[in-house]
Amino acid sequence: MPEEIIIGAVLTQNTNWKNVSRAIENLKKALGENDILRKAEALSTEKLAELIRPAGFFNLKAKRLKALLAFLKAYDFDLNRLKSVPTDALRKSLLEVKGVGKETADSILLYALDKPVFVVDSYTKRLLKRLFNIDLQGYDEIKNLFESEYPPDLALYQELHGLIVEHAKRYCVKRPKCDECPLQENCYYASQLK
DNA sequence: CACCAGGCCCTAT
DNA sequence: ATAGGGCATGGT
Repeated sequence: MPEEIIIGAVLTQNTNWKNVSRAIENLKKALGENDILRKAEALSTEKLAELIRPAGFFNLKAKRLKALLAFLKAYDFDLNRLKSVPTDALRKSLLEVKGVGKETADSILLYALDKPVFVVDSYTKRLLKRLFNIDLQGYDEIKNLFESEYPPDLALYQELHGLIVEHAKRYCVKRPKCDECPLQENCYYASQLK
């Protein structure tokens, strides 16, 4: 559900998905399934904060969510209208919303608005560092690296990001499980362990 | 008990 | 420019 993804993109900032889904359940229970963006925007920041409490940082995120919803209101919460905006311009607009940074913006673009942009997250950075010893600090530097290597295909970018997260989560944890990792033969970090 | 989780903004050097 | 602090819940 694209609407839930937009909300979830803000709620998941530095937070695990399990807590986020609880928060979203609260919202759905309180507001119903349809037109959730419009209804959420109409709530007070305090009420919103109460509902999203399980997601953590709830006061902060309530403000950020409200700011994003106010932006969407200018499009009458019509995601098809948003999609008709050129990707670059849309990304810029999203980044002007207070509380929406690059990862949040790109997650919305890729998973809610069907734009083939590469999403960089902490897992991506960790994987690049572990696997190839590539230590890029700049977000856009990493994004451009992937986008220059892969054709702009929506399904490809969605799957690629998903696979990166899945792999990094499973194997590139704090205490790396390199011995179980299917990529260990090609991994810089694993080779350093011995 | 300590540490972590799919960031972002603000402030102080 | 960039490092550091704050934001907060729930799981391991």
